[in-house]
Amino acid sequence: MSTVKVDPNITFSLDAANGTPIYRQIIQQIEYAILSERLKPGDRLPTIRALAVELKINPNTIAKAYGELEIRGVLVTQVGSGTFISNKKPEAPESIEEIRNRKIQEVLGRFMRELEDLGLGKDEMLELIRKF
Amino acid sequence: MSTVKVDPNITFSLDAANGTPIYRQIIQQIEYAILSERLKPGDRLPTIRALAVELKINPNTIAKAYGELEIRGVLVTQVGSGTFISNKKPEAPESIEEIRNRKIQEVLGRFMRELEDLGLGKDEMLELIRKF
Amino acid sequence: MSTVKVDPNITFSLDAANGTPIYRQIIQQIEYAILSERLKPGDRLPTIRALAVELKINPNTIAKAYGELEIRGVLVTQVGSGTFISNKKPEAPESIEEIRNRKIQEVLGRFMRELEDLGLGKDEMLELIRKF
Amino acid sequence: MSTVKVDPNITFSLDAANGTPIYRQIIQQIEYAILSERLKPGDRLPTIRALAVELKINPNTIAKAYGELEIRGVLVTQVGSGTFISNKKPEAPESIEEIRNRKIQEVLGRFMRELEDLGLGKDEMLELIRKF
DNA sequence: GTGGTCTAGACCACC
DNA sequence: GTGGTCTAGACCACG
Repeated sequence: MSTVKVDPNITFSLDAANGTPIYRQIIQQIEYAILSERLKPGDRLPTIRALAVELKINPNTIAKAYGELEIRGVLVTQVGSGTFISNKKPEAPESIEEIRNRKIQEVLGRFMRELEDLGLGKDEMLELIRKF
Repeated sequence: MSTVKVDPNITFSLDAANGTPIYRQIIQQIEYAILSERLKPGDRLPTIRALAVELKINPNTIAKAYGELEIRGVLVTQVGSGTFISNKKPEAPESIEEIRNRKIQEVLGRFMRELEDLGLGKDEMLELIRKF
Repeated sequence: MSTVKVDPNITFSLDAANGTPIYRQIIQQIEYAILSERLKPGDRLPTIRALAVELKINPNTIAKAYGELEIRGVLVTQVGSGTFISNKKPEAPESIEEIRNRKIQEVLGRFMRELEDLGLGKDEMLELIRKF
Repeated sequence: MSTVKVDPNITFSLDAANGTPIYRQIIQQIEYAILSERLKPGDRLPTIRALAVELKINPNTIAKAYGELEIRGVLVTQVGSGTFISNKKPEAPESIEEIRNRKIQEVLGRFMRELEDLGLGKDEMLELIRKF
């Protein structure tokens, strides 16, 4: 696992041996940074090549992540100057806050199910987080 | 019995009518090549497909051999570039309890990173779990 | 320019020296086949590898086209069995017929502007098409 | 899309979100104006700066378009007085008329293939143009 | 120096 | 066999 602070506004933590494809981890972390408003419309993302060097991965992997977010309308790219957070309105009329809460519930549900599968009760979970 | 020199450093001699499964023969021959230092940490092994063609056997058989050696930490594979001799020190066998604790830490770490990415602090996490 | 009939329902005409990226030409031709109902929800597309051989291009180029259409919800893929036209409802409540008409107007507008730029009047355009 | 009449003899219609680079759109529209004889050898083009202001784009973009046309011998610039349509003979012994006809065939071919892909027959195409 | 396109070829996961 | 992920490295287009 490597954690790299690329920018005041976004830190990438990648884990190649995680099962989740690297490009999906990048997509998720950009999306979460937008949902928590650390990244705002118009903000510039790190360049593909700079990020590839920082994260020690192939530039094409980052291009794939940026590319998917561009198709989804989350990012816009201007060749020659960089990649930016889009200010496009989403088609679904769900607010950032609503999406964020939905994501939090998803993460929480997955977490509790996995720890229950490993035989932990709620008290032990609370204890673990307190000590983390 | 067929003997095939695949590489300057390793020669495979397989005998299908031997009783010993082919994938075991491959494993043994790689291990012995390492013990005798004909293969050293960082050396690249032949690709699964190339070796399958050379040895005239099914690629899955080689994949099984490589896979087992990877589980044991003898080999590491880097998707996209090949399979290499690991430089990892052999580990002491891990107890069930140790494995469980490691899994718990993994789940916990991923959970906390994701919620942090979504802008939550530790107190909010504890509160969420309490209310769950 | 190469034209390849891949399937009873779709024919690809690619022109590498066209300026338009190959993967975009593929995307457009799949979209148009759907809009004109030669391809319907559930239909299976050619496999990436087979199409790559037919069109004499790299499989990754086709994967990129299919991938973008999958992100947009136009295609769905089932690893191990192939890539299919999605039956997902679009978010925008525009019918296939409406989209098709819009595309026709776009193509028509571009065409007439270019031929006007080349100094043709409407009568000459009609004559050209008649003779084509 | 913006359409700007810059001069009695040439009107630019640029569309930034078109895929075609802006400098190519400019080149094409100048070439087509020459092929249709709205611009003739010796005619003066708008200055780079004036055109940049009119079209609200970066002067470098226009410089690139003019520059490429100059390399091809279509334009000549006289420092201090402006940029003009060249009277140089084209190297290929193709007449203006031949080039124009070739371009018309290209545009026509692309148009008809796209509308066929959208499921239109020749009669429908003729009808569409008539009504345009 | 920015991103975009394309090729070639590796292993992986699934049926 | 299917598609998916990743690497490596080519050349191009744009500012």
